[in-house]
Amino acid sequence: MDEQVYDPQALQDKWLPRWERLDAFRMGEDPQDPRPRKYMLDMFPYPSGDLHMGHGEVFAIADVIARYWFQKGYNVLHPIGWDSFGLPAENAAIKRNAHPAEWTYKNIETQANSFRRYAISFDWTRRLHTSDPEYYRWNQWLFNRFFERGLAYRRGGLVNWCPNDQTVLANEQVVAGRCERCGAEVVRRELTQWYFKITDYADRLLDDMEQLEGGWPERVMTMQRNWIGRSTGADVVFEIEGHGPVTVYTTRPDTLFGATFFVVAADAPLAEQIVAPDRRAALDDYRSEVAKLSDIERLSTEKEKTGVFLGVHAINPVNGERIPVWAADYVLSDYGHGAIMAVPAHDQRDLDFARKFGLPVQVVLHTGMADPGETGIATPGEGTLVNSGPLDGLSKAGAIAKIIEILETQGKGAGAVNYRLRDWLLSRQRFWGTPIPIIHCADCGEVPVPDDQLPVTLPDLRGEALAPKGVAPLASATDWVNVDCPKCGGPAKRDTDTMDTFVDSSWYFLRYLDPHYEGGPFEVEKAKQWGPIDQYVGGVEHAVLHLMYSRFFIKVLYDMGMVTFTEPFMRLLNQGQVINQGKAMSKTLGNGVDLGEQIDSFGVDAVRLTMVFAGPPEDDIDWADVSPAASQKFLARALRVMGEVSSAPGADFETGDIELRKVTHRTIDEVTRLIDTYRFNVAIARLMELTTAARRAIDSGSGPADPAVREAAEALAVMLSLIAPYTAEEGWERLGHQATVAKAGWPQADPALLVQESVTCVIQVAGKVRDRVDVSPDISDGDLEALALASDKVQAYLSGTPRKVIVRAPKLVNIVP
RNA sequence: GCCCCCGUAGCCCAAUGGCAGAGGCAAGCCCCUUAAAAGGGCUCGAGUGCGGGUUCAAGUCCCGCCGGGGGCACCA
Repeated sequence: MDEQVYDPQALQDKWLPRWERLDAFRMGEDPQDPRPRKYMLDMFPYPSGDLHMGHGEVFAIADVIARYWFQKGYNVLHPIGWDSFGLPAENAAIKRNAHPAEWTYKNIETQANSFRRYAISFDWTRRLHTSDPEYYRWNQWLFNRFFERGLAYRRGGLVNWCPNDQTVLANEQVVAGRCERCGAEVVRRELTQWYFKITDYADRLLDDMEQLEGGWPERVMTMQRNWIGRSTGADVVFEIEGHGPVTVYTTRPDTLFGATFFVVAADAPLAEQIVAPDRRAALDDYRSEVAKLSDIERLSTEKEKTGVFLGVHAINPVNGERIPVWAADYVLSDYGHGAIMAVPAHDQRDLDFARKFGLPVQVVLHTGMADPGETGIATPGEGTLVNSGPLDGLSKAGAIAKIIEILETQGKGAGAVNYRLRDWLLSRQRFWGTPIPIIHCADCGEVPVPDDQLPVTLPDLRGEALAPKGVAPLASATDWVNVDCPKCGGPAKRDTDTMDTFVDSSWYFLRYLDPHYEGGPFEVEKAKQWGPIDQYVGGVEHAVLHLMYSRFFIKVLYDMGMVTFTEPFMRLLNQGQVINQGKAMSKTLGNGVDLGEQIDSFGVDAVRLTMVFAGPPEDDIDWADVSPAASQKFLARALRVMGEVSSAPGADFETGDIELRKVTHRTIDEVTRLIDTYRFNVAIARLMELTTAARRAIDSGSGPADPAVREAAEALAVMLSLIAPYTAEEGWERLGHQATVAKAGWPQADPALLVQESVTCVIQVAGKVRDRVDVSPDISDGDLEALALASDKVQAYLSGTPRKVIVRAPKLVNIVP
């Protein structure tokens, strides 16, 4: 190899095959292995074509941490796999009249090759693909366990339907009324679907977040808290005349005396049950009107309140007042009890409705604000209860406690908790996913496929057979669908839905421990050793999707006794996006940057370095603001320094130039701290300085034969190996060492070389710098103060005795005249 | 509308309440070279979005604005 020019392609061609032979990143399997374990997990990719710039960033960042752990001597698990079920494969298959597996596995190979070239420190022996029957078999096994525990169930109800993808979606997959995948407007449909009972775990999902404090970004936890949306209040029973008791949920039972009307969700069955005969036509009209609205229109806060009087009245349980019952779409049928008591004085939504339809406003809480009936502004805050019988004079909190007590003794209500979180709708009417292992039998009902008959593999459908026709594609595979009931042996049919692919990703990190294990989804003993994950790295787009589902799965597995921890990911790092010219890369904008092309132009190391050096890992990287060419220059410079060292390996560093040695050890010390705190960009800046210092020593200092230069270059090689493995490996070889630098061991800073024999102390008068003196780092406050006051430059600004002297030895003295 | 984060040289970014600049890009200059490229070196540059406050001392803490980004938004 030509040592004069930096040729990244040649470095890659040289080292990649050697590394493959060394296989340095295998997890240690020996349970007696004394090394402490570390588990690094990158969010596994979906195989849509080749790796893109976003992958380039996230894997580069995670690899710095993983390689750091390897250098520090941990037993590291850093696996890779593919989230390979999903719609794009299916759509591609329809278009090309092919099988989704062809497209999927071809892309996986492409990405795997790119990962190898990108030099990520994976243990390739743990590779898995969720679309392999040996993987999804365990989705089905887990489904059976959930089913046994009553955590998987089937029910009818209004669901979100994506007309473009022709499937239902979970609540989490609907963003502002649109399909999270394709952006199509979601419509509501009445369908019978499978659900996971995640709501049973709402409290634990919320309360266990305590364990993640400090380890997860605050905003992700906020999003999850909002999503779960726990609220406390009371259930209150109103009697509806001519119908019977109806319960409502309220967070403000203290305002019960201010309820002036009652609203049921227009789409709730209750509305048609209670409507007066002469109002039925009006309700039907209103309901069809509401049904026409999209979610986006319905949820708009700009929209005026609508509703219809149902011709019946409800009786307020505490004062016997008759209040009219309305139906409206601002009340949701699937939250609380689908009906509310309306207190317009203290709730803006109710007030808007009251003003629209001329309903009375009754103030029951003095807040010091103007009358809501006059201003149209509800007063939801604190205050003193009025017009409320036994509650009068109480505070809001006092009244809430008191009214709950009253309701409970009268049997008219009780304290209650509600959640925004809904159960996880998991069935999908598409092909390329895990078949739900249920057989429907006319006599036995829903019968799980026995574990020993798993996996239920997908039938061989391709091309046109996969095209959406409003029913699940699996329904057309009649040979597959028609089976004998496992219970009674009679004729029965398989469930034709497949599972949401978020099921696949909810537990994949446990499968990595032994991806071919046949005794269960994972080996319980290994999960005990390796879980939970020490560091998870991935995009923030999964804040309430994958991350919530995984947390739920782990809690269920914990209850099953299969894992010993209740949270899967102890630390979470959300890397930023790679953008270009201030905007997300997109085909329509034509501002896309291709990772492969960047690598071809600048080399793997320069691209990785650029990703990590651009800024803090959470920040977006604007590719227009960074310079992979400059990264390449630095790497070339570093490699030249390493190549110019002329002392022999093993040279005694102690005999080297002390000043350079101090720089080296200070750098080691700082870089260690910076990597520990994930400030990689700053760490790289320190490595650049070390490189410059070594360069100077070679050119105009102690020369290339000085052992201190070797010490600096060797430290540089090891530290640089986290970011630029090819360059570091080549430099390591030129320094006379055997591969691989990745396992050379993290350098140790010698504390003796970190102490300074003098530091510059700043002397301020009234906060302005007036003098500097070189002092010993362990000078006493008293000595330093005396020294400062003795300065002529300082004295020039003083007249008489200073009022105050602040001494911060050894760095600063501030004299207040 | 509510909540959170961020505003430091032309640009990207550093700075446990203690000298505003570590590093990089760009710009300019010098050395090396027959020349260019590559390489080596030097220089330039902001008083920290605006206005108050706390403090001996504020980029850092507090309050109010302005600008940018994100989250939530009929969940009773």
